[in-house]
This record gives sequence, C-alpha cells and structure tokens, in this order.
Amino acid sequence: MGTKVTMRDVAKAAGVSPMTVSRAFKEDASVNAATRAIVQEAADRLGYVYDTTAQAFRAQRSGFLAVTLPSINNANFASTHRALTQALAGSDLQLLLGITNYRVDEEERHVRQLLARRPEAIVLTGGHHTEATRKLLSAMDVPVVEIWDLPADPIGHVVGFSNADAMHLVVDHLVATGRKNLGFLGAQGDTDKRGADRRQGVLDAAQRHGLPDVILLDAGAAPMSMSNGAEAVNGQIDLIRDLDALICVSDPVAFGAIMALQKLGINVPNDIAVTGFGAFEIASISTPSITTVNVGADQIGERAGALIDRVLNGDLANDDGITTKVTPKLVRGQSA
Amino acid sequence: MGTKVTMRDVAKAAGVSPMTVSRAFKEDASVNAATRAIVQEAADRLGYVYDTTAQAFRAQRSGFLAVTLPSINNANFASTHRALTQALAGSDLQLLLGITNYRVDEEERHVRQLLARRPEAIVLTGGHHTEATRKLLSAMDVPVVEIWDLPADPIGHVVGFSNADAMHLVVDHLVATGRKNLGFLGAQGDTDKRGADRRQGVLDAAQRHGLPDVILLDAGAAPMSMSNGAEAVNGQIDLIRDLDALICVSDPVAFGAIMALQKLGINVPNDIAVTGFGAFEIASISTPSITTVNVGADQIGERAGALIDRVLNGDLANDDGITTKVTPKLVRGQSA
DNA sequence: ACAAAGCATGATATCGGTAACATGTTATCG
DNA sequence: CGATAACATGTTACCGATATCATGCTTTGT
Repeated sequence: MGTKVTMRDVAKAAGVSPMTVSRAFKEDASVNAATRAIVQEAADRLGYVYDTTAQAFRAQRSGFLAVTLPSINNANFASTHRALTQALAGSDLQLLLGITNYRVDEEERHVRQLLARRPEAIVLTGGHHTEATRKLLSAMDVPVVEIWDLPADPIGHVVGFSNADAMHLVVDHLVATGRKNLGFLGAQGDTDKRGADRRQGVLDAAQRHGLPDVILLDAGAAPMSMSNGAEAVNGQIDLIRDLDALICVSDPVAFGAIMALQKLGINVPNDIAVTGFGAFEIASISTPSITTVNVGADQIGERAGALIDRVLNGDLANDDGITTKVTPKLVRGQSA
Repeated sequence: MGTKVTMRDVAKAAGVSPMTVSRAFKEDASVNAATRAIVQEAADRLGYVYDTTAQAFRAQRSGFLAVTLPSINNANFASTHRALTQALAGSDLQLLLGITNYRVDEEERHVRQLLARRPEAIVLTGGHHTEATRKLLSAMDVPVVEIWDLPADPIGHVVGFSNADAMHLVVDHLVATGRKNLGFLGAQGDTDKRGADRRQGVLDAAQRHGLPDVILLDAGAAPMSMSNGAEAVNGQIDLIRDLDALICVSDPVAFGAIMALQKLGINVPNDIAVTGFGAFEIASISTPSITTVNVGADQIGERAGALIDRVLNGDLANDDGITTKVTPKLVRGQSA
C-alpha cells in the first residue's frame, strides 16, 4: 500500500520532529520511552521501512562487505561464506556478492560494480586479477582481503594457502606409496588460476622427486564436475592406462573419473591411484573413499572475518598487509 | 591512494562543472567528444569511481534486485541464480542475495535488511513465510516473485511448481513397477517447508493408490546431504528391510542411502528401489544411476527474470499476480 | 544578414536521514 | 531558592549525483 513512506511522514503522524523519529529508531539514543512507543506505533501503522540507502549516503558508510566468489555451487566456497557471515554477525555488515564464474574478466566487471556501492571492505576469492582490477582497488582505499590463495604480490591482506604447495602433499603421498607415473586431470587452460596453480604444483613436485614427465589430461573448463571427470577418462583412456596415479583437480572430477574407471574394469586403487582436492562430502561417501586435501575453507572465512573486524575497528592499519596462512591437510582415503 | 574522489573533484581537475562530468559518464548525454575525453582523463588520473549510492539516492532507484536463496551450495539454486542473472543481463540490476539456510525466521531477517535497501523487486525462494515477512512485503509496494513453489495464497507473482504433485510422479512410477511398501527419507520437522511438502505429496499419493502406510524415516534437518542419507539408513535399517522402495527427499540423500545400502549387501534396485529429487549431477553419475525428478531450475530463473523485466518496464501491473507453472519431469535411472 | 533552431554547458534545488548545535523543561545541589 | 546539570526535543545544513531550467554560442535557412 503505502508508497514511499519517509521519516517525515512518520514524524507528522506521531506529532514529533523527524529528528526524534530518527532517534527513536536508534537503540541507544536518548528518547523518552513514551515518545518512542508513539513513534513505533505510527511507523507500524504507516508501514514505514527504514531507508538504508539514505542513511548510507548521509553517513558515507554503505554497510556493505563486498565479496567475490567463483561459484555459488561449491561446498568449499559455501563454507567460507558461512564462516564469514558468522564471524561478522556482530557487526552490521551486509554481504554483497559477486559471482565470477572462475573468470578474472567477470571479476573485474563485478569489482567495478561492487566498488561503486562503496563497500567497507572487499574480499576477493583468488589471488590473480586483471590489471584494471588492481588499479581500481588501489584507487579507492578500501581494505582488500584476498582469500584462497597466496598471491606473490598481494593487494592488501591475505588469508589463504598455496595451491601449488598443497599438491606437494598429494605427490609426496603417492611417491611414498610407490606410484611413479603420474597424470594430472584438470583444466589445461589458465582461466581458472587456482586450478592452474595446482597443475604447476604437481609438475614441480614430480620433478623434485625425479619422476617421469607428468601426463596432462584435459577436463574442460572450470567449473568442472563429475561428468567432466568421467568424460575425460573415457576420452583419454589410452593415456591413462599407462599411469599408476591420476591426480584430479577436485573431488567431483575424481569421483567422476573413478566411476568411469570402474565401468572400464580398472580397479581403484589397485590398478591406479586416484586423488581429489577439496575434501568435499563425496570424497568420504564414495566407494572407494577418495584421498583428498582439506584446505580449511571455514577457517579461511573465519579468519578473513576476524581480520576485517580488526581493520574496520581501526586496530589494524590498512596499508600493512597481513598474510594469514591456513594449512591444507592430506585426508587419506581408499583411492590412493 | 585518493580517498573519496567525487565528481566535484573531477570537475575541478577537468575545468568543467560537475554537471558536465555527470553527463560525460552517461553514454547518451550530449557532451562534446573533446570535453568527454578531458573528463575521462581527469577521472582516471584521480582514480575516481562512480558512486552508485549517491545516484541511487538521488534517483530514488536502488538498482538492486533482492533475492533470497535457502543455500549457496546447491546446484539447483545455482542454476536458478545463473538463469536469473542471464535473463537480467540487459537491465542494469545488481543482485542482492540473502541466504536463509532453509529457515523462515532467517528469511524474515533478510527480507527486512533487503527491503531497507529499496530493491526494485524481490524474489523469494519458497512459498512459506512468517506473518511479519508478509506484512513487510505488502507495506512497501515492491514487486514480489515467489519461486520454487506454488503458494496457496501468493503475495505477488509466482514461478514454480507443486512439490507435493511432483512426488506423485515418483510414487506413480514406483507403483507402476510393482512397489508397494514405501518409505520416505527426509526431514521430519517442518522447518524446510519444501521438504515437508514433498513428504505430504508422497503420503497423499500412496493413499490414493491404496498402499500401506508410508514409513517415515528421519534424515535430520535441511540442508541434508549424502552423509545424512547414509547415516539414516544405517540407523534405521530394521525399518528399511521391510520396504521395497525408499523415496528420498533429494538426490544427495538418495546417493548416501544407496552407498550405505550397498555396504550392507542390499542390492539397489533388486532388493529395494531408491529415488531422489532434483536431478543433481550425482544422479546420473552414480552407479546405479538414480531415478529422480528434474524440476527445471533454470527455467524458473529464466521466467522469473522475464517476469521481472515486464514488471519493471510497466508492461505488467504489480497487483495482478501472475502464476507461471513449470513442469517437473521424472528422470528414470537404474535405481528404481 | 538575421531570426530560429540546435547544441554544449552551467546554476540551482533536491532525494531521506542525521551530526551538530540550539533550545526548552525538569531534576539536583549547595 | 537560584544556579547548574541532565534530559528531551527541535532546527539547520549536508552527504554526491543529477533533473530541470537557464544561458551562451554556433549553425541553418531564406
């Protein structure tokens, strides 16, 4: 019904000044209890809804926390999101999400949009960005937290881990259990930089161990999931038969690969070991369960939240970028 | 670097009035090309970022489309989100998400926050809401679209399907293939209303077919996933041994259940049929593949987007609520 | 060559809350 | 009892972008 009811309207209805209405809506402001009740009643009657846009404008404080995520269909990013939300439950920040589909150019588009809303801080998932994105971010002096990565040249703060190093855990484990001929199944392009970092980590680790060249197997573009794993196995089975270990870029891909291998009569892990990444639920439910890496997605969200709290409380200067590392852990399953 | 650069600053630097700067940033406004270039250069040099908050305030148009989703870790809601984003790519709307964790009280909290940002329209996933939520929504005359459900008493527009009716497809199929003793595995509370609707649909359909009482099996609270299915089977196996069909509230639950059943030496579908819901990827990749229901999550997003386009263009009065039904389809797998 | 139309730009007021200051009224104290 | 503090409320100005109206300059047609 009531279109555009403002504080002025409420004030008139309650027989007070707009300022008193404003005060009545603030918890701690000094307003007589009776007056506050009258204002409340008038507001309810008129169907008044507080206008945060106006408040944000006047206070020059949007109350937004901008967050970019590659995907909204990923248990790990969901964990980070949840932990971040919880860590910031005390503050009055509202999350403003941008979904980048694993692409830096979409990230740039979103960052532009997000910054125009004047967020209090911005959280970027990933440590690779376009030049324009970096420029935009340094132009405004908004606190920046990069998560899920350890960028070589951080923009501001960082809460993450090295995707490349995490793969060393996997390769070390495979080598320790006698595997030598490794294959890596993931995107072979560089659009998804975290995936590319993992690929590079595998290559480096294999070289360090003096293993034969790692066979690179294409699984399409991110976001990759179960079907990608299955199709990649079926399409490149000749290459795979020579391997004794298949390192997959993520658990869903690994699961799809295992399903396809089993249908081809190839036993996991006897004929070939398979590993995943991310400690998704499928890794523990699958038969065989999948050896994977738990990156601590919730820890990332939690610590990023705590960091933002400190920055916004002024406990922490914005320009001395703090890097918080979380430690990925190998989770042994039956598949490797 | 440059804190709070405004149009005024750019104007001064470019030697023009703020108004000209404003025009230079609008594609179609009449500004001399040379002037526009000067302004651009000045803006870039100063690191000016357009302030959407101020614009939104002045124009009394936020540019937000508010959307509530139960979860950000769900392929179906992600599909809806993606389709919605694409359908609205032409408009300049920015999505403002609220994640409700399948709870109407959290939804209410989010709706309050979202409305305070004066969205152009609001999309609610689900058709059950608190009384306060309904009141809030009718107080502002913001266009409302409820999706993923067919509410008995819609607030505004609707794009959805009947969760209860969708289960008839499943039960009909089970009956047609000779199953009689059904169990329903899902939440037994009413927090997740869509889940409760599905449960009711199964009960009604079974009664219609004159089947014995459906055995209700608890799988915990939403969001439920694979482990819930597996644990529920392990914990209530005595009840399950008497069944010849297990209807699960979602595919992940069904998959977890199948894994647990297989480990117990119970063959699916020979000993017991199992069905899921949602046509998640796991349903097609799993062995056996899972009989499920595809609800057309992307269609929902697409049509909701088109609907919002029409409403915002004034092609459609806000008060004559349009209900668009999408038709869930049974997807036959090997599990039932 | 001059009026009319077209184009580029500037000045002013405004959107809805609220900080800062001002004012009026009631309690408190020596 | 007069002075001062404590409290409740009102007045004014302002945040940044832009709709609207006004203005000056250039082009065009006859």
